[in-house]
Amino acid sequence: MFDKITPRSEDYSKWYTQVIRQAEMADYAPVRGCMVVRPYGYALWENVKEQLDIRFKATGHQNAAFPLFIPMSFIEKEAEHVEGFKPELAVVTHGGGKKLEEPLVVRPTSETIIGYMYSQWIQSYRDLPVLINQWANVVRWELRPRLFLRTMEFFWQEGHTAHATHEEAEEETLRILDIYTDFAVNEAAIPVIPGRKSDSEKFPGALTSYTIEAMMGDKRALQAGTSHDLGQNFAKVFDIQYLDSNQKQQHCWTTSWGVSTRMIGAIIMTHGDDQGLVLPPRLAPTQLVIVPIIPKNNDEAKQVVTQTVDAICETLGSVRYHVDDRYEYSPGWRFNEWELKGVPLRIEIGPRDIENDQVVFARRDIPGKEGKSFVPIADVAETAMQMLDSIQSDMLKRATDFRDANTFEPNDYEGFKEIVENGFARTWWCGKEECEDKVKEETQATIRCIPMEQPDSDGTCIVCGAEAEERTIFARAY
RNA sequence: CGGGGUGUAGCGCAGCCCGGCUAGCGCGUCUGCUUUGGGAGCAGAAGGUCGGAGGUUCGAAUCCUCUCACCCCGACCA
Repeated sequence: MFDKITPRSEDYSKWYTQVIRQAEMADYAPVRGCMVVRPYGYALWENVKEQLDIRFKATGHQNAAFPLFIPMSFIEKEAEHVEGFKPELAVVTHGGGKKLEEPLVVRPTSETIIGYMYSQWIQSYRDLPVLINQWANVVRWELRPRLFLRTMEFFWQEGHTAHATHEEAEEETLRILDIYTDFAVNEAAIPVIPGRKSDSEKFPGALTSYTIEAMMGDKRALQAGTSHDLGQNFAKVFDIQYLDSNQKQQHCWTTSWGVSTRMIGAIIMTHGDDQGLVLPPRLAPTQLVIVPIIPKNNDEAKQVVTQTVDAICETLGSVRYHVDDRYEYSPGWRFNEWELKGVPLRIEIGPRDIENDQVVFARRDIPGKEGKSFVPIADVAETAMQMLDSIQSDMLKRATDFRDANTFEPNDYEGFKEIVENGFARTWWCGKEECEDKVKEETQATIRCIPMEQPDSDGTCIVCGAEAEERTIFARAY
């Protein structure tokens, strides 16, 4: 079970899978392409959910639940939407032993069925905006699944809103992009680049798609969340209309946005090292693990250790801690186990420490002796809280430095090709799809996003040399 | 769907090319004793329709035919 983990440099995707399975985050299900999220992985997901949910509620959104099944005809209403999703639909053709009149699609996303309901609910400008989110599972028949990053069934939240004007819908789309960015940076310690998708990469049926893009430990890009301005596309095909204050019928402007369990994959690949997971303290299911070390056949020493541990626990307040008193496992074994699981902070406490009225702190983000320090027993709680804070901010800094150190601005197309082999290329693009296609064909890299933050100057397209107004991020992506 | 690969104990594998006694090994599990400051040691034990079906043969994990499943690489994708 505790085989050595393959180093990242040797085989990154092997490392990724091994870490997930050995840390008991998830396991393969007996159905191809599906995974089982195990309690430890789910606990992390619950913390992700909680932090996002707080932000949604704070901006006026409410949760609701829509059906898992969607009539096939709904999916077919919006032309681009069908084209985008048709190849990956799971379709129910039989129910109760009989062939269905109309096949039901297991939702791949819920714009259509929610749009249909909105058309029933919305009559007047006074009904707007409608701001609803759902936490749900969806199914997409993926050809090449990968734990957390791309599974046939995955868990996510999907927000769906309807507004009176395009301006309001755009505002909403960007507000959510800000929420996603704030969550990724401040909770997950993942430095993301918020930006706009190119037309070829946008959501099927959207006017404009926005994204947060992150760099993983192998320097490939991962789309960690998306927010779409759907314009009136879905409102028109589902008749989502309202009467405005001038007594004129108007189509609504809708948005949709989502973050999925892929975020877990992003956390793993942003922070993990060759010992296993490294979880950001703010999201870690267990923030602090205490490993008591006791000599055998010495009840007195054992009692002193356990009493001291108990006393320390009383002072820990809101810290999410766990005492690992599985004495049948050696201390070294337990250290390794918690490192594999990415617990941010570990306290080791044995008779030798108690003699000196101290404990050993070990930071997960700084492996080996470097990350160890002695702390007086009286200061444990305060030090633990400070250290969790600094681990959180150091993790963000380390990930930001890594990304910046692997982001380059090419001088010419040859240089560009080299860069996207192994990092992000930040460069100018004229906006023509043929340049985008050429890059994809020759390098497998795609436009990850056109960052919201743009320099004042203009430039020339890295591919064709034409004048370009927007600087974009190109990279190979998951 | 194209290319490659794997199914043998809970997990990871060897054995197959070249058929032959009771199908092995490592990890894990169970029991006992000794151990506990970086993945403990010794001794003992349990655990198998060799993915499935059919065939060849005195004899099949091994050869043949069919079949199922999964994994990896590509096209699609949050």
